Amino acid sequence: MSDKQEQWLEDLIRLSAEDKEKKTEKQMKILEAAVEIFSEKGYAATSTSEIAQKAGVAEGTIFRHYKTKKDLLLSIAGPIVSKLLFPFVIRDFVKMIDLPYERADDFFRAIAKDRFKFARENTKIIKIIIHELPFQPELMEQVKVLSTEYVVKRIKKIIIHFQEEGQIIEAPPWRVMRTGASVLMGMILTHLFILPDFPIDEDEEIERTIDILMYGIAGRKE
Amino acid sequence: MSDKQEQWLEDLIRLSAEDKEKKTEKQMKILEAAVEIFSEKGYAATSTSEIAQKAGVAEGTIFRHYKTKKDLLLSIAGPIVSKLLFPFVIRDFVKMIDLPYERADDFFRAIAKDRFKFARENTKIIKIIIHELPFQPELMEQVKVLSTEYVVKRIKKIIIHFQEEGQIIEAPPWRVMRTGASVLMGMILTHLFILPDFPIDEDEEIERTIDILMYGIAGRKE
Amino acid sequence: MSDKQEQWLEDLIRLSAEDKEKKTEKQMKILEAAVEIFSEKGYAATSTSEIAQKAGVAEGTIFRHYKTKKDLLLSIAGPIVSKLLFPFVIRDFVKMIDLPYERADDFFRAIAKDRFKFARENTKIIKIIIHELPFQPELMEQVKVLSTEYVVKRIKKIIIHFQEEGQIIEAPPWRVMRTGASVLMGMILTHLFILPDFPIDEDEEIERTIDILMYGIAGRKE
Amino acid sequence: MSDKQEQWLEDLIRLSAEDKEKKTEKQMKILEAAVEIFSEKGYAATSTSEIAQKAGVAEGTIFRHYKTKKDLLLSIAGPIVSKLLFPFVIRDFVKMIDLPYERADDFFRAIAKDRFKFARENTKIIKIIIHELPFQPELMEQVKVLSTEYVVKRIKKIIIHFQEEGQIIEAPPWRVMRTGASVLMGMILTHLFILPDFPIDEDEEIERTIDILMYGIAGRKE
DNA sequence: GATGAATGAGTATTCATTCAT
DNA sequence: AATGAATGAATACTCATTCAT
Repeated sequence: MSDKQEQWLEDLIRLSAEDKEKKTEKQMKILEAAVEIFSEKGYAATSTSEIAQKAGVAEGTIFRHYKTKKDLLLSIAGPIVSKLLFPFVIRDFVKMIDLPYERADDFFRAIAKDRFKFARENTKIIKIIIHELPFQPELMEQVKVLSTEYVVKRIKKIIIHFQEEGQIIEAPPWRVMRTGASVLMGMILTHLFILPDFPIDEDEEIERTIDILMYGIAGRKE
Repeated sequence: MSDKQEQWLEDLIRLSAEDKEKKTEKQMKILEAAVEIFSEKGYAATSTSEIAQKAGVAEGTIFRHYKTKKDLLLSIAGPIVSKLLFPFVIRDFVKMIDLPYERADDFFRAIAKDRFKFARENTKIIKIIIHELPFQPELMEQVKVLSTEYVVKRIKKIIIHFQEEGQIIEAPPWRVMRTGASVLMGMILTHLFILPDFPIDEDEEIERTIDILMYGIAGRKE
Repeated sequence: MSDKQEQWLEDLIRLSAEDKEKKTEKQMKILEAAVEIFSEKGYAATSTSEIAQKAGVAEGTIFRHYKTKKDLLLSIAGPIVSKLLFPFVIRDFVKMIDLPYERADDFFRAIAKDRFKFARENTKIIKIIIHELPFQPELMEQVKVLSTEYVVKRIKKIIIHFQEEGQIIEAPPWRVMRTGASVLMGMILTHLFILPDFPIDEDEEIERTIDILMYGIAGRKE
Repeated sequence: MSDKQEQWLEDLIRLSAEDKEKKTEKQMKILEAAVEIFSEKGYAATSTSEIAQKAGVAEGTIFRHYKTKKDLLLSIAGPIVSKLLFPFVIRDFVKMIDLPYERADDFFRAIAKDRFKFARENTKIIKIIIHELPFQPELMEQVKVLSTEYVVKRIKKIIIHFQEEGQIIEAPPWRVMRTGASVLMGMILTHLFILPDFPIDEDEEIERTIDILMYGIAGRKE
């Protein structure tokens, strides 16, 4: 790991720690109200006065804590974007990289479980991020940098590792990665956002989905 | 096919035909400008005066053709939503249902090609739809009705058909469908929206992706 | 009667004759629609497009016949203002002046009957006039000129005539006139506009009201 | 007086007291400007930007204090409508009811003086009310309720009282009331709105008009 | 004469943001 | 830190009027 990347990681860990501290009660109420309304109506269609009302504070109070409305959005979406892109909780991440799973399906299973849990705990903010990403260059940049410099590179290494071991087919790693991401995200988004009332056994669902990811819908020819 | 469904289909065909006629030059310019700006900044963040300016018409002219700003949005998104949910062009759809492909991968390949083409020709409007869907109940309803009453039912039948033939594993059809949709949509969205500059051979890409969908990233054990 | 006043009279007679002729079917429909909506919502709150819609004509058609919206108002209110201020129908007016009634109460009774009838036949337009008068200088001017130059002068003469005969008390004629007008207008406006559903025998009501006008609410001391 | 009516009265007294307090300087300026322009051009023909300009505030400031333009109108007209319908200032009203005047003309004289004074002090707002009444259902309702439930009932009692004493003729009380109201309002409106420049001695004018009301234009037959 | 598409100035109202208290 | 009155630019939408067909 280079020094620069190391710094990146340190910053993120610190940021995510700060995240929970140093917030007055009013500030918390503002954030909660904003998350609620942003996710319901979209950022642009939400007015600051509406947030103030729901948070039970004066209109001016919002701007004491966040210079602009966009500032408020970024201070909600920013930290989650960072956390979203780390498979496994940050502090445990290094371990995962250094001690890769022996079998490829274990790796994908671990990611699936962790990210499903994370998404379930942050549905509203994730909805906000999905919808605002293309219109907020700062967020977009953050996602691009984190993804390419960090996530993609590492996962690519892991995929290549499993390809060398013969556990994964010889295809361009990015196609394997894209397909894996599609299948897992498709599962998570479907059950959290599109059909939240469709009843599933989450562990069972992950198991079966990983199965299909590994061996396809045509199944193993034995 | 019941009479009621027949009517549905007829209406859609007529609607999609009208779509291109009966539009004055100014109206076309308004639509083009609206698509452009909506897709760039989002619906709520776009002002009607901006659309008027880009279209080269007076602001009042917009409201002569579309009663409200939302009306303008729906008259852009509505028709595309309808077309989006039909695998294959409407007029050919019946044929496809009545003469199913002999092999499952042919079926998925055909859908992938057709929808990739359609998405490539309507990138901007599709972007608009993705972002406005959760905030526009009318659109949402349209999608729900078309999906469940029409698309899902038919594809489920086809999947069951292939399962009976032993071409697809014995899993709940919805999971097969969800995974298929995830893989194909993941491919299309990635190459059109997320990495539009990443160079690929589209046909080759479809071929390889269908392969993974059928046999998984672990590959066929022969 | 001076030449100038004579001309005035002639003009008015001609105007009121034209009133009913030379109007196409569409023009009539426009006028009817305008009267209807002006009286319901007020002139300023009525839009020309609303009138066009109710009249069943194109928006442009209104402006072919009436240069501006105000023109339309004046061509409705103007003629009625003229007729409103003539006790008795114009053509019979001269007779009434030349052959005054023998008794004062006959004079007031005749006016009351005639104006009640006129008001009953033109309620909507009268409502329009009442409400627009202070905001339309042209109308106001018309009323002022007609009233002072024509109506007031003549009625004053008649009142003085009855005072000389001892039928009316020795008070300034304008106070007699004002009180007479108040009592009669109060009766007419009350039963046509304020309490239109209050049932009365119109002739009986006029009779009793003239009685009070002549002898007061304390009544005749015999 | 029933408890319910008592409450009514209390509310009105409180309302009319609040009326003058709790208003910032800007709010007062807005109200003054609105009264001025509404009375000059009519409610519908007045723009909020015009009011803001005349009041020397930003347009947004109007809407901080009054949710809509109609709100502004009602908060001007509402309180005056209430006060308008009370003969004599509210606090003295009870006295008047409990200690009726010995002579009928004293009663009408007292009302005439009090209402003339009130009208002279509120000419502009009264003009606004007269013109907006038929187009503002809320105001209309207020007038109807106050008039019928309160004013009319009480005055009717007083008239019947004087009829029993033989001071007023045996006619339906409503006709006596209507005529009295017509004569007094005719006097007030004429001298305040129609001929404001016509010079009169107000007390003398009231005296002579009450005379005519009591004994008619034919005068007392002694 | 009649139409209705087009206009652009104007409308009431909302908004993010500031600032004196 | 917190308030909320004040702002003025911006917003979606309306309107009376024009003009080519």
